Amino acid sequence: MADIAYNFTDIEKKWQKKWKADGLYHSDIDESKPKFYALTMLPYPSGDLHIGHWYAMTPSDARARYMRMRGFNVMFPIGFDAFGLPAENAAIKSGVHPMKRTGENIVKMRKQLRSMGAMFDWRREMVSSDPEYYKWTQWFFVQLYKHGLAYRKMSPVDFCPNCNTTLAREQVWGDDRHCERCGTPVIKKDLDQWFFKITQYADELLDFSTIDWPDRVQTLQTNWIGRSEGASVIFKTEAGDPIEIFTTRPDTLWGATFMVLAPEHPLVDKITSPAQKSEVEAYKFEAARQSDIDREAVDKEKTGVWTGGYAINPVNNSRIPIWIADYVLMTYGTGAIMAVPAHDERDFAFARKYHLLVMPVIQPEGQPKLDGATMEAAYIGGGYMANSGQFNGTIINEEKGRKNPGISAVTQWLEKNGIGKFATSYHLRDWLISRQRYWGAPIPMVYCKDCGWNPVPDDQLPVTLPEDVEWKPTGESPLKLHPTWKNTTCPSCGKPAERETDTMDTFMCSSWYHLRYLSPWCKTAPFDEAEYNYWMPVDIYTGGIEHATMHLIYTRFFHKALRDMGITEGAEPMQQLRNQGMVLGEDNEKMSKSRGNVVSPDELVKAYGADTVRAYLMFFARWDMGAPWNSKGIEGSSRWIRRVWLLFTDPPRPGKCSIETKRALRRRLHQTLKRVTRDFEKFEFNTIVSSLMELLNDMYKARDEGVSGTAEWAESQDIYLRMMAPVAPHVSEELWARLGKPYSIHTQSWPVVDEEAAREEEVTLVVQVNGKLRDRITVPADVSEEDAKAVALASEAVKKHLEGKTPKQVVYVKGRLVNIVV
RNA sequence: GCCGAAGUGGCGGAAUAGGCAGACGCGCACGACUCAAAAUCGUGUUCCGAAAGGAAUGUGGGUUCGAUUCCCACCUUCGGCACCA
Repeated sequence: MADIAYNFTDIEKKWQKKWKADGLYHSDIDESKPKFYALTMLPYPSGDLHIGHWYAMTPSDARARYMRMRGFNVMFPIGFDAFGLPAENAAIKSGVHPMKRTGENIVKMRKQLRSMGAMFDWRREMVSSDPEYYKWTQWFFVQLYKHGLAYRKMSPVDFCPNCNTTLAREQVWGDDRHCERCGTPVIKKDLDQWFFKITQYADELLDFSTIDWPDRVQTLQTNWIGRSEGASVIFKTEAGDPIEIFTTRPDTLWGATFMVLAPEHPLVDKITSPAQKSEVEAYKFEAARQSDIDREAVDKEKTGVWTGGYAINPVNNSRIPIWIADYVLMTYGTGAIMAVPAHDERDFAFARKYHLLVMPVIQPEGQPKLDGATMEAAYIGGGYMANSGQFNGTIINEEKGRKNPGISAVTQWLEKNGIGKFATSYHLRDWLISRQRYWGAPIPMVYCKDCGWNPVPDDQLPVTLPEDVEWKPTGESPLKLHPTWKNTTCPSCGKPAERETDTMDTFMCSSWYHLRYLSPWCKTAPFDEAEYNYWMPVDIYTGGIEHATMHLIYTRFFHKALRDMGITEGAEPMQQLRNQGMVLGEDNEKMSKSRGNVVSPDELVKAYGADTVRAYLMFFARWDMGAPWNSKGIEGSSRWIRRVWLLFTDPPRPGKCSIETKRALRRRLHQTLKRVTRDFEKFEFNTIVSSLMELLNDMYKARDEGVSGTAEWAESQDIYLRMMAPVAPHVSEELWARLGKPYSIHTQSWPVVDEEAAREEEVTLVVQVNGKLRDRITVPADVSEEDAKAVALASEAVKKHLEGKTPKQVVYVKGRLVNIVV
């Protein structure tokens, strides 16, 4: 009887070994088939595959398998995002070299990934910390530099005092502005750093019209980019120095009664009068001392000081005082604003506090005339312009930007008179990529006292990491403390020079890994052109939504930049994106070691087998939503697979069975096939498994009615296993083989729906009286409207509820219901 | 404050295109098998009601013959952004 038992451990090992030996999941260029590039976000080699990885990857794998069966030449690669802080922090703690630790973790995780039985093509694996990989990461940096898209700038940057490195704006999260990785609140530091000009692509990044990405991600990215339309206007100081401001409300220019500059604004010192100097200096000092958290707290009372200087409002030549205040940020717009207290809440609060003039210039229709002296709040709605010279009476509606005709008219006038022009402004900042850490790709730049910064020539790439470094959490890159590594010669003049000792943000590495999968063996270029032309773009990208404003925006930028440098084609790297939700612990909290609620996939595989774990992860929640883990629920998936096993290994039990039984089986079979196919298309994995469970229940009943051994039974088994194969690849392969069918089930085609078989011959009509269910009647599927209504009206239950009244109206929905209205 | 998503049994979740609410699974209850337990199989399981019947998809309105589904207002939870000029 050993043969009959479902021994998942042996079965899974056996087939994994055979698939590997046969190269069943190798994908190569094949012009005879349509290609399909399925990509799942690559893991960081933490050393343990998390249930979250399984949750993300197994449905992605099932979908890739489904597409393969649909006739596509599918590539589903995997690799490791191997650079990053955890390995280096561990080195500081334990002294184990990140290279060693990462290598060991990858070996362990490869094994864990293989236990999933996924169709990864391991020949295409890439590891971002491999010099063969980061050589090209560095090469891309050089290309960006040569094309003016990488630049170095001294600027106040976010610095995590725990991770001892700078962070990109995207990596600073939450109200308290903490480090995305370790949760420590960040501080500001003035540092000379490398940036990528992602802002140059802001407008293009807002265009999602050619890609099928979830609305959620589009919204997050759109908000993150934060585009606003308005005008840039030049004010002048009394001394004649221009001060450029950005405003979304040029229609309120006539109400600008003072200006406010950020304390760091370069003109502050020049404008400040001798009498105000000490006060201004004190304020600047205080602002610099404050953390961003304090400074950017919304509810904080506005403070500021007068510089003693004046500017001229260019639209009406009025003389307005110039203040400095920390509610104006040097990092947005131009670091200077015109203040229109009558129509801006912040300016209003500031004006009232410091007794500055409030001048209403937008009058709401049909309301008493606004009076600047008595207004209790800024008026921010629409109306008509007032106190605005020739524009008086111009209608200003609530719409923003150039779509507002009143604002547009003012902007055109500004342009004609050389006062200002149409302008856009963005929240998006350039991408800061310098990291003061060791475990990353060194930035391939050399500084020479005579020649300045020069990129490392291509033939000297990669700039490899030295292995003999000391682990000290100093806030400086260990590369800087290395005695010799930084010494080199200038690529331009040949004299002694120094290397850049910062490394790159790891998001740079992950911005192009999908290109390395095309040909990780390629020595002469980042990717092989023929492979690129065949496989790109990525057809489906799956992964977590937490990367919406980080990786997913960087990789789009990267692709567009590469396109403009002539390296890639097309505007977008990934055609379709789908995000999974998160698996929480059983306590409904985020899984973490400290909470002790982590679910180990290894143990589950040991206890239930990979197929059951896969099935359960696809079944237990809506994939895009995620849900708390339920350790008991997996029993249901386990039972399902065991019941499939029992039924499919059960010898035929010949018996009498009616034609109707056979027909009913085929009907259910093909109806299920229709649903499963539709759900695979829509990434609705939970209903795929439940449909298969339902069909299995029906097959059990049909077996008891004597169907086993018939042609209809054989067809059902055949199609059942093919539908099940993407979900549970091992057990379906085993049962397929036991039925004597040709290896491998995974190279079979997806079954075709027999519409005729799926068609219902009889339907149950719902009979309602006044919209309430009163009866159900079974009629032939092709019943006529008159017949259906007649049968419904003849129903005893209906008669009872009609209580002798005559129907006012009888609604008939074909094949569904009759509703009698009285 | 702004933007977005989600609210359905004890639980996870189903419900083509506005048409049988609660599929499938977990859990629970009872039964069969067993000396017993596990496993397995069977029956039941939204609430109220003895039943007939009634109520019910966050709340309140609306559209409709008919609303979990569409519209309006609100509440709650989660995620993102936030002195952005």
